[in-house]
Amino acid sequence: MSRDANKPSSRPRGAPRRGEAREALMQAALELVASEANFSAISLRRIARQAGVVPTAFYRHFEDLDALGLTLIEDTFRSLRAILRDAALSSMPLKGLVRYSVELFAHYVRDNQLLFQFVVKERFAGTVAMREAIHNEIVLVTNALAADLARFDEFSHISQNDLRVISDLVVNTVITLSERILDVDPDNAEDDALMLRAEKQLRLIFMGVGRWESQPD
Amino acid sequence: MSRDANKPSSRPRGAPRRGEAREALMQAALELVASEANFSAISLRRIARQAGVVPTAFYRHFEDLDALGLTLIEDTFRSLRAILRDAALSSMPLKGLVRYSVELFAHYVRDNQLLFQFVVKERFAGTVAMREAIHNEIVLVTNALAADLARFDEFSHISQNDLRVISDLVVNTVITLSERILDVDPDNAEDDALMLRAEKQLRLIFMGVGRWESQPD
DNA sequence: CATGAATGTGAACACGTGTACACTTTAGGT
DNA sequence: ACCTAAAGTGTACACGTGTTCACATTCATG
Repeated sequence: MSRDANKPSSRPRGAPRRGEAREALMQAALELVASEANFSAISLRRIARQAGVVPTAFYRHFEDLDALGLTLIEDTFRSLRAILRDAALSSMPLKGLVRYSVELFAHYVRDNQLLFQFVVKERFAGTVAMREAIHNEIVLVTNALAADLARFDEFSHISQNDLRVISDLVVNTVITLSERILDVDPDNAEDDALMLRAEKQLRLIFMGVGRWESQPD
Repeated sequence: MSRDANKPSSRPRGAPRRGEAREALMQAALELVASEANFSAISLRRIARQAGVVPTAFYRHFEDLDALGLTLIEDTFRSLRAILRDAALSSMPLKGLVRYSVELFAHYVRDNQLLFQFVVKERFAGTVAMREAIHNEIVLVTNALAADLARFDEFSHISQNDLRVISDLVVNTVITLSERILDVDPDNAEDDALMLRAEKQLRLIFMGVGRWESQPD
């Protein structure tokens, strides 16, 4: 949520509460995408209507629909990166890390349901620009994870390359978890089972790491 | 490809070459989805135009767009199940199985690029009906894999439940591989790297299995 | 051959769409 | 208090849309 101005100093000139309608448009897009198939299935006019704004007002805030979508994606990952940074996973023992991480992440996905639903849908079905944006962000997360893992003794025998391969597998597993959490009825207790499954899968992966032997690069 | 009549005996009455335009429509839809964002972004009229058919003719073959989509999904998985059945993975030693399976699958995805691209895009961005159809098919594949794995000695100490958890992880990894193969330039040699990565990830998982201890159910 | 169902066709409809344009209102910096 | 750029509004246009209907064609089967 907390939509602060991107760069408080860059406010061009007049710029009153440069937001208001902009926020409304973004929120409207999220709501519509959540209740329809995906972003390309909803029109500029419908978004404006849902936001309680006249269609032409849209152009005051976004170049076109694509720009809106890209903004939503940016927002999602900006906020996600903040969470992951603050979590400071690397200061924990590997032991409880898995359970903790899964719970943290699941919680976060739930709290930002609409944003994540949007990203999940557009990851493959979006415009080229949107797909690329999402892909790049995921790569960043994967790299960060690899760097974090490198700090653990349990990974000291793993090559740089293999660290990335492992991180990739972990990230994919977590992505799958969030896709599933979003598919489930929100007030359904069923996601405990989903979390347990993901937890098991991650533990399994880390068990494999113990026996893994990296070829020297 | 090989589109044989669903049930040769159920041909209603007259029914000349009941296909022709139907095939053209399906192919047209695949081509358009491959070159655009996704299925909901293309119109009935555009599909008809691409198929060289008048718009109204569409209704002679499909109730609506959703029906077309569901047919494409069915086709994809019917054909995929056939491949997996014929592969008879369970008659191989676990040793070379991973490399063989990955290569087989990658090949198959390449050969049916358009169909898989369609499924990947609609898995999360499609209609409820389409999403459910795809999900159910994936569950079937996962179950089949679990049953296959159960036959190996290496998995004799794994509980029924954990077998499904492991199969799920494997299937997700393979799905991710195919998503990536489709995103890559077709005549690019880069997918060798993708296959190698997936192979490593699968081997890692199987290493974990060796140390895994199932709780009794 | 004749029949009738499956298939193909073209005109027409009411409607939603993106966007351009000229205009009014708002509100912060001077 | 003024000025000015940002934000908001209503009208208008050309166009693509899904679907209907009545009619023409095809062709396996009786």
